[in-house]
Amino acid sequence: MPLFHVECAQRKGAARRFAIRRRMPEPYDFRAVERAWQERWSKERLYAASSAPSRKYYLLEMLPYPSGDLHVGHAKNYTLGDAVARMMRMLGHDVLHPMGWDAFGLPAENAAIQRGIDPATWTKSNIANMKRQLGLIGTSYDWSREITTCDPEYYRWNQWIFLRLYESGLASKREAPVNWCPHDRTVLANEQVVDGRCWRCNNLVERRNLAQWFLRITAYADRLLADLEKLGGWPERTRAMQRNWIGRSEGVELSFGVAGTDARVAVFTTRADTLFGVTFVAIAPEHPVIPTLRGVISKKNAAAIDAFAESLRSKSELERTSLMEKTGLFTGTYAVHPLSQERIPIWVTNYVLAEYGTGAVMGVPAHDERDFDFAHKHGIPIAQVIVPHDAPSPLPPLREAFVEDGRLIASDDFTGMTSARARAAITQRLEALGTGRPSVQYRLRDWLISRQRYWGTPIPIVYCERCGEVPVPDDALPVLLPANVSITGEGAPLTLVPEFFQTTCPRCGGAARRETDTMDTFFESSWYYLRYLSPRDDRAPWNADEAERWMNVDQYIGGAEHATMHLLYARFFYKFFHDSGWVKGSDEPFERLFHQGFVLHESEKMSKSRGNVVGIDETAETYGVDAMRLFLLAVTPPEDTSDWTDDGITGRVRFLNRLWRLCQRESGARPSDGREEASNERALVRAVHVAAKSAREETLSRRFHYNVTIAKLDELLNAMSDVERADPQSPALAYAASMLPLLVAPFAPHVAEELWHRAGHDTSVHLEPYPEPDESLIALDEVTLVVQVNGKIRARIATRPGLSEQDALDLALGDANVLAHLDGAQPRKHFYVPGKLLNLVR
RNA sequence: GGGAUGGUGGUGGAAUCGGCAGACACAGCAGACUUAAAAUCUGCAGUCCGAAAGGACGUCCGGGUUCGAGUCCCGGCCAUCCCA
Repeated sequence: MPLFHVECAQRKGAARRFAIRRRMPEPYDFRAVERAWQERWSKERLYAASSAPSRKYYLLEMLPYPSGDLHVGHAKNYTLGDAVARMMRMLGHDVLHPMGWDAFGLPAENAAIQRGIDPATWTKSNIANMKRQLGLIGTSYDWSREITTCDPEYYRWNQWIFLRLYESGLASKREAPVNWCPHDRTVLANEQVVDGRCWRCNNLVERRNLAQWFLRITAYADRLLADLEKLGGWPERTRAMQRNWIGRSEGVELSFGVAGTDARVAVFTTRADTLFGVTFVAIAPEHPVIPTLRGVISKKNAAAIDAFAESLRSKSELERTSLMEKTGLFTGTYAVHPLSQERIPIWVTNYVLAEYGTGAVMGVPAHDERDFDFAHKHGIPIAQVIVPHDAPSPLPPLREAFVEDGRLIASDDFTGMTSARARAAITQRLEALGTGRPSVQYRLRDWLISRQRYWGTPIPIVYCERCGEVPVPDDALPVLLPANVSITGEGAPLTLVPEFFQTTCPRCGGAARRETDTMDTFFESSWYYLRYLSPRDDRAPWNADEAERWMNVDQYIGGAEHATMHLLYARFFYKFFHDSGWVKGSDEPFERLFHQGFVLHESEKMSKSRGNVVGIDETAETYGVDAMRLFLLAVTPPEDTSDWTDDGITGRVRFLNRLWRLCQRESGARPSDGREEASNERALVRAVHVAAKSAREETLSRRFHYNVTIAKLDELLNAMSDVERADPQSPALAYAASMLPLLVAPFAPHVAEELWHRAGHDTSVHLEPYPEPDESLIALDEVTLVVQVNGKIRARIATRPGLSEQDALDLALGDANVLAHLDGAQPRKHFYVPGKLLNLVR
């Protein structure tokens, strides 16, 4: 039922209430209105997506981690998504707007350790609270499609996808030095190490050699890079970050012989032109050639190398490559230059990493900064082989590495060539000799998904003494995560649960042990957008027909912090699905991407430790949800960082109160037909259409600058006040009042619905079409002609629109100030922007 | 060092195509209403000169293109993010 008689704020006394009522209509009681409509919308399932969309629009917001409480920063993201969803619905699209929970992960486990709460219980109560809060801020999700990634019915399909990756050779277990966080006691993917520290707890990451599960995302490196070009609907910033992250470099892989052995040491370089400047070869202390070197070096050298390797064993990549001083040790043996056949000393160093590239680099001190430092420190010769094109003669001694391209010197028969030409020629020569070939190297590493954690998807593999590594068959899925596991923070929890890991081999029936690692939670967020399409399907992770109907995601909204991890993994998965024939059409999942900005408070990020969190519940109680939504949309363009201020939101509270009063006025006037006589009435009708046009264009252009639209709505209210003062019975006023609920519906859905029903409508305003802007009503009937003399404004003349060039000229030359600045002369030239501007050039 | 994005009043921002810089809002000031305050309503408001009319300057700095530049080009400075 419509809320026809909302009581005003109960706190105030009855006498006061009557006094207010006599003077003006009831004040806007946002608390009662907002609560009542939220209940009714949810009962009527207003926002369920169509089962047979004709103009589909898949709008997706990144699924949140259920951390407990939403603050106004989260609300900014969801308010934007909701405004877009509501606009698109009112513009006649079949909108799919689902929501779910990225429910596995560390914080639940940490809560278990610190407070003894079961991770499942903790997660579920957080989800319940956050779902309530999403309802509180008036969002229009289709909750019938809700997914929760820690439900067996969801993670079962994680395991299913893992098995398909396994069969394709894209998932495999191997021993490798990995990033180990000593605080969280787990390994981290490369993407989760930020400046050498754990992305969650900020502790320095160590290196350990462990057998771990990897996904071979590197097999897709070239396509992930090349297809960034297809993503025109993505911010350039994000594409650039992915380009950097994938880090393609073209060069040569070549090898040096090792004197006195048959061994060869391979190196990769993008600077083959500097090959004659090589004065040492640097290898990682873990390099596989070292055992071979033992045969030709002294016992003392061998022992020194072992000690050096031992000292670096647990040092992180960051420490070795950046924090520590560059150190090294001459092995006592020599490499043989592939072209000059010279003997080049082989050094073991801390700054070359075994798992990067080939684990060895050619040292060219004259043309590489790191090599220069290293050579300088260890008395290694520096041989300059590239000079600038304008190099003086004789050459001054090098004070620092010359890293740019130039012309070759002292390089055998390549001397005199430019760097670019020499790179090609030297590569060709190496290829002919069989000691090198063109090669492309990527910075991207394989994605490490093993976690020694409880609260994640169990990896569906068992280890059988007889059969070895055996995948769990599809019909035995899901491998359930056991309940009631004691979580102490010591070691991997599942290794302490024999009921879980003791099993039988699916192949031979013999005794076997389950994998006790769980998956990185980015696994489930790499494909969840497909699960929304058929969330209860128990035969497949998603229904192919539904995928064909709804994919791709038309608009994805989420934070820029996911530019490399989530967004790269999701692209990788989708390409795999596409290659497997499970999805059709484009092999990119997200057509358009929008990063909303942060909300700061007191110029700092909101955090519990700073004590500056602005919660949703308090804000809804104090100012109301519509005011909060309007503020978040109005304060900045959505992609910018905004600052939460109590002053700022009072402007939106005022807006709602004015809106309420202006639409609730008792006036006998019938709404006009938009053809008004008085100029302030025409201006008011115009303001209605300008606002409608702005909302429509901000949505369809995908710029989403609703801050501008809301400014137009402010102007509309100002225009209403103007007319009201002149003629409270104006039909134009009644017209504007009838349009406003429709205009504000996507932004302030509650007040819009209440006003709509009070105006006598029975159905929801949110199912109505958005007002169609009429250009003829937007056109001005009086325009200002700006007259410039030599580009400086000398007059503004009010005139009719559609003025001809000659009329404009006549008008301008009748203006005293214009004539004064022309100083008696006739303009030599003039430029006319019809109806706007005339520039006279003397 | 490389890449991306940005820099406009006291503040957030507007100007979407090269054509009136500062819409709209916050904060401020003045007035109306009120015993008073709050709320509300009305008005003022880039800087400088001027009584005013009007003029000069003005979108980080310096150049350039153009009849005309916040917008395009070149160089620099600063900020944020990503990669080294």
